[in-house]
Amino acid sequence: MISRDFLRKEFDRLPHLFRQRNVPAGALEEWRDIDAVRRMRLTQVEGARAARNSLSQKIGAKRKAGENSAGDEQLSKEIATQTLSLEAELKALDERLVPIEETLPNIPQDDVPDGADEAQNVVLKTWGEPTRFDFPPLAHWDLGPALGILDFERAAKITGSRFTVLKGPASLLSRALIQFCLDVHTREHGYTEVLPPFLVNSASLFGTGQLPKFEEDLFHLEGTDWYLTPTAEVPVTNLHRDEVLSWKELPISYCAYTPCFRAEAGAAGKDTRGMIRQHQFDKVELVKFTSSQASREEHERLTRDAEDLLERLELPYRRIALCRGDLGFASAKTYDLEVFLPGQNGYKEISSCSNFEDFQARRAAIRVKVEGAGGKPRNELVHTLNGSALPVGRTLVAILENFQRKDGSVSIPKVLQPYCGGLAEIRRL
RNA sequence: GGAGGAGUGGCCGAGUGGCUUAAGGCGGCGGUCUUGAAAACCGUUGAACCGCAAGGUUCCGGGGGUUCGAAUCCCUCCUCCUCCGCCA
Repeated sequence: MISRDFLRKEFDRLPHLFRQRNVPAGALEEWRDIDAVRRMRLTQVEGARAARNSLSQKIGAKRKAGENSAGDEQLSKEIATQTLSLEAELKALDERLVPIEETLPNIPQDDVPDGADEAQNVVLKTWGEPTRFDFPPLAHWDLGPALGILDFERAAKITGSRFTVLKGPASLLSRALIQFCLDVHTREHGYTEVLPPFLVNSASLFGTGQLPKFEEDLFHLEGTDWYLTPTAEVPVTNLHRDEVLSWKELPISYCAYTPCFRAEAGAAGKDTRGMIRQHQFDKVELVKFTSSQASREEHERLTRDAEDLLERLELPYRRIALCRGDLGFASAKTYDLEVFLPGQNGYKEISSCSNFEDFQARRAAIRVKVEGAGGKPRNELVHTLNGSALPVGRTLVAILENFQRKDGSVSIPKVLQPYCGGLAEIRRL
C-alpha cells in the first residue's frame, strides 16, 4: 500500500509516478475528493467526542460531590444523537477510500525502465553461452517421458492437467535440488532456513499483496479462511506481521522450501506442454527484511545469491530488468533471471527477485525501532525483498534440456552428484 | 471433538464502571560514577490518525451492545494454555 500521507503530499505527481502501472482511470481523483470530505467529517466527529469526554468527566466529578448532573447527562446524550449521522457518513467514506488505496500498485524505483509490457524489458547481463548440440535437442516433454522419468498422462488421470508425476531419478534430482539450494543459502549466503505452514490465511495474503486483487489466482479451501500458499513469500514475509523488530536484527535473511499452488486462471493456452507452468510446484524462496537504506544493496545481493546457484549448476542465463508495465503489483523493482532452454531455443523465466520497499510492510505492519530526531526512538516500516532460488520444476527442466546427450541420456551437473548418491547420469528406466 | 482457564504497551504484569492521563518491573536509550566495562543511582521510552500549531481523537485479542461514561458489564468470533478423547 502507498501511504495516505504520500498520496496527499505528492498528489500532483501521481499520474507521472503511476504511468504505465495500470491504475484505473479516475481512481486518483476519486480518492482525493473522498479524502478531503473525510478529513472534514473526522474533525467534526472528533470535536463532538472531545465535548462528550469532557462532559463525562464533569459528570463524574459532580456525582462524587453529590451534585445534580442531570443537565450535563442530557446534553451529552443530545450531542451523541446529533453526531450519529456524521459518524455514519465518516464510516461510509472510509469504506470507499480504503479499497482504492488497497488496489493502487507500488511506485517503481526511478531506474526502472519505461515500457508498457515485457517487450520493453531490458537485458542487463548474460552468463554463459546458449548450449549447442551436434544433434537436434529434445524438449523436456519428449525427453522426460522417453526416459520414463516424467509422466504427464498419469498425473492428468490422478488429478488433471498441469500436474506431473516425477519418477526415479527425476524424483531424486528434485529432492537433491531442494537440498542443494538450501545448503548453499544457509552455509554460504547467510540465510536462516524456515519450514513454514503450506496453508495461509487471508490476512497473510493481504499482507504480501495477493489479496484482495488476485483471489482468482489462488486455491481456496472451501468453508475456511485457508488458501494453499502460492509461494513461500507469503508465510515467510508474514512471520513478522504486526511486529516491531530491532534495528540490530536487520537485515533478516530467510530461505524456505515449500510446494507452491497456483490456479493459473487466465493462463489458458500458455505453456500447456510439459512442466513449465503447473498448478503445483516446489520452490526454494529467499526473503529479506532490511532497513530502508539497505534495501537496494540487499536486492543486488539477493539476486546474486540466485544467480550463484545457476552458475554452480552450469546453466546459461541472463538477467532482465522488468519495465514499469511488466512489474508485479507490489514490486518497486524486479530482476528476472531467464535460463536458456534448448527445447524452446530461447530464454525462459526461472527466477524473479523483487524489492517491495515498504509496500508489503505497510500492509502487514512490519516495523523496526530506529533512532529518530533528537535520539527519540520511533517506528519505521521495514523493506521486504524476495526471490526464487530456485524453483525446482523449471530447474529440473533446464538440467534435462541442457545436459541431454545424443543417445537420449542426461548427465547430472557435478555439484548435484553428491546429492544423488554419486549418480552421474540418467538413462532410460 | 468434550470440559475448564486465559488474552493489557517491545516483553512481563497490576488494574471488577469515573482520581487510568494504563501502576510496577524487564528490556531499550541518555546521563552520573569509572582508564574502560559491570553494578548502583537519576532521567527517558507504545502506536495510528486530524491539525501550520496549540491541541484533539482512537487503540487493553477482533467485532457488536449496555451506559452520561467501559480495559472493567453483556453478546459473539478468534487465539493460546490445562485436562480428556482421537491421531501421524
